Amino acid sequence: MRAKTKAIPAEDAACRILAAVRAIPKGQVAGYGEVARRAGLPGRARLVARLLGSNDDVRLPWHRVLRSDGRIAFPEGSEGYREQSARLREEGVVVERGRVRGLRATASLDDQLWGPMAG
DNA sequence: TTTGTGACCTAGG
DNA sequence: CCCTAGGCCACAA
Repeated sequence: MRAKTKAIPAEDAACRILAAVRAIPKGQVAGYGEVARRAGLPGRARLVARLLGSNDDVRLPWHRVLRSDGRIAFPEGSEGYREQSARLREEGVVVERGRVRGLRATASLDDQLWGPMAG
């Protein structure tokens, strides 16, 4: 067996991830890694990102998925960035400086010092 | 085959 | 806030 042990077939993984994304309630958000965990695929945030990128389902609420620190994953000013911000605001989510508040509480001492004011 | 890339993450400094 | 290090992995060169 030269192949590595792939616990979960790609097809199932994709299915679970999409389900996890669809399960995010309107007006709420989740990080890529968090979605992966909910899908039973811890550590596979990149797969989530890749799936959203290649997704073609218009009903999929991809805009509710952010980076773990609450920031939008697209480069600032890009089309995806604006699109996602707009969609989130339409659901009542507060997006400011490309980031959603309240996703991750400041953890490290360093982060507390460099909090919202210092930026 | 190896290397580089990317809508990423966590733990640290 | 800025960085580095290591993990993750499908995909294209």
